[in-house]
Amino acid sequence: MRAYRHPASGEIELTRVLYALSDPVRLDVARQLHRDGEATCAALDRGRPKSSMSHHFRVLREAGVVRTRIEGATHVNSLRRDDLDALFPGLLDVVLRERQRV
Amino acid sequence: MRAYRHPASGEIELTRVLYALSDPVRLDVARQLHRDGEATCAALDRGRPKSSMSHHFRVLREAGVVRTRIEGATHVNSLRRDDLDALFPGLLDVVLRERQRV
DNA sequence: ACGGTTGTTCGATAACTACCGAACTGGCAC
DNA sequence: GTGCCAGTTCGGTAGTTATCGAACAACCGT
Repeated sequence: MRAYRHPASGEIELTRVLYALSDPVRLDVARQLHRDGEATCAALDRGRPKSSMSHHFRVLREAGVVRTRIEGATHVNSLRRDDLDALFPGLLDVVLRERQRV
Repeated sequence: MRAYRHPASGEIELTRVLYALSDPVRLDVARQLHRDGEATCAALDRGRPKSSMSHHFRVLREAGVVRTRIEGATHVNSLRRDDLDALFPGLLDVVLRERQRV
């Protein structure tokens, strides 16, 4: 598979980011990426079907929350920390805090 | 009309807040409330139909973003700044900043 | 080339959401 | 009470989204 299209930093829209993070599954993915740095799709599925997770990763990716790098047969995801912190300083800090009700 | 049911501070869920703010119309409402302190529904409609605005206010209210106080025939809305700042410190600060793309 | 693994795409369904006109409710002033 | 005003609720429609199985594509090791 060829590399994904990711939105450039200047194309990232706040409402899309908020929407992407407003789903418990996707918020959980973001938090795990925050904890673990990066992870493959399979490492984050929590038993959910692959097709469902693929959908959620697409939403996160197209919103600009996550970057997916292809490494052989696996897709390695990471948070776009730098871009998001620059655009929306403090947003990830509060959203990714564990221990708070989702 | 009788007073609305608002979620208690402890019932406010992050994902619902994010969802409520992920709509450009509702985000705009929140920003105007931030600027103006409080406002009636009619003052925030920007020409949209009343029934549409009523829907958006309901989403904001049930997510815990807005509190609606009934004052005679008008409904006065205000941001739940204190509750949201306590629960999700920094969230409103970044989301309500004008000048950034929605 | 084959088999196993990783993840995407397709297709279908169910649930939800936005939108708006029309009818309605409650408050206020006269 | 009559009329007006502020908002809500209802009903319907159109568009979106979540979900998941099944089929598919790409990569890797043997």
